[in-house]
Amino acid sequence: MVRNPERRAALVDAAIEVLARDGARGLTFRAVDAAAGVPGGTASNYFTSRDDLLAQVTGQIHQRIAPDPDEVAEVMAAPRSRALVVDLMRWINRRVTENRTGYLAMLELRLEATRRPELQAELTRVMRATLDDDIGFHLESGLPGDRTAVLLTYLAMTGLMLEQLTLPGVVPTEETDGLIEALVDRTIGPEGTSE
Amino acid sequence: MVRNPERRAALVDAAIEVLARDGARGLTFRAVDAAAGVPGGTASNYFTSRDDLLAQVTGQIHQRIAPDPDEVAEVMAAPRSRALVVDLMRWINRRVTENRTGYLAMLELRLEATRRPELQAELTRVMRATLDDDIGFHLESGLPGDRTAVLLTYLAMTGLMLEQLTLPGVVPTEETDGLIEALVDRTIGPEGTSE
DNA sequence: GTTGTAGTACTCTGGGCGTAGTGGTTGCAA
DNA sequence: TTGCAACCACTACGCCCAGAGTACTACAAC
Repeated sequence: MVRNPERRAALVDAAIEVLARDGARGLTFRAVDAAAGVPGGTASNYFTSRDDLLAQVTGQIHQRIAPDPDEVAEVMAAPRSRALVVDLMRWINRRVTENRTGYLAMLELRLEATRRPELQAELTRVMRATLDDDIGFHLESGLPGDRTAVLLTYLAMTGLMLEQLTLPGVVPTEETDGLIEALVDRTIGPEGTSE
Repeated sequence: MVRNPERRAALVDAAIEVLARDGARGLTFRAVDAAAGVPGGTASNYFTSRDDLLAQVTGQIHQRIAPDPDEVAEVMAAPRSRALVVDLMRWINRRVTENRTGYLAMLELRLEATRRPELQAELTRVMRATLDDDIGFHLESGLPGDRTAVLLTYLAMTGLMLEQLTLPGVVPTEETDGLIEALVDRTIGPEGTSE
């Protein structure tokens, strides 16, 4: 078992690429080798099995999806208002299209998790933690909207993400901005009257 | 090219099964043969290619997912109120767990559509039609809530579906009923004041 | 000089695919 | 009723290729 951290990370990154481009069907050691631009057989030396590879992908992908703290700070440098929440959601939505690969790979992982209990357990752990963080962040940073509002927004944004990634023609892009605004407006409800 | 309608339908059904169980990775002619309980090589005689198979799956799957008109009528035999919308959404949600296979296969198809333009076009057509129907049905049947409300509800239900199918531990089942109620309540907003 | 990793090239294996060939069934016509 | 034709189910076979693993060489670091 060879261990060169950068190379291993590069391979995992390549695996994410392959996952997004060719799906779970295309994810083979050879494909990872090719995508990483390393000689055939290399992935065999770094991962004991496909499961092992998937596990390592799981560990790395949320770093790839996770927002840049600086960017968050930039967006959050504004008074706490509904408009800010709208900005946040639009920003998240933009990140999905800009980091299409990462989010698509995540979807593939979700589907794969359906058949691999350990993967499901690990992914659930990661996603729960992320969601809890999001809720905590929202409530503690003084943004309008209660826990339920955050959850509903999360679900709707998840749905929107799925639509945009897989069948962008169903909910037209022109509508998304308006939908996000309406989403925030309605889920936060009348009591969230900051600003 | 053999054509025996029932057998062909059985094969497509088996393909849906395989798609849900083993994912796109596991969807091969041989696996379909096995799942349908027919001799190896049969699927080869019924479908010219994997693409062809996927196309026929697309055509059949929405029939499998489509609600039974009788059931709809049963649920709709109540005064037009928010509570009825909540019932409807809960009913839809229940159908997802009861017809897990169909919805999971649908998700796999969505992912596959990412790499197959014709499949994407066809799926988009189907989903758009379904969504338009849903919107039309909602507005014409006198249920409270405008077009935006329906769209937002659709998105959130899609997100909820994805969560429940792939990572049921992230949004706990105990919360879903409450979330659905809150979803309807908030998306419909104050103007939807029937009952 | 020793150790560990990159790179090359090879073989092996299995899965999947298509199809040829066979036998059975149905429908039709004489 | 018998003979014929068309069609389809089923078995079995051979081909092919992608993927995996690994032995071997080359090299760099220490």
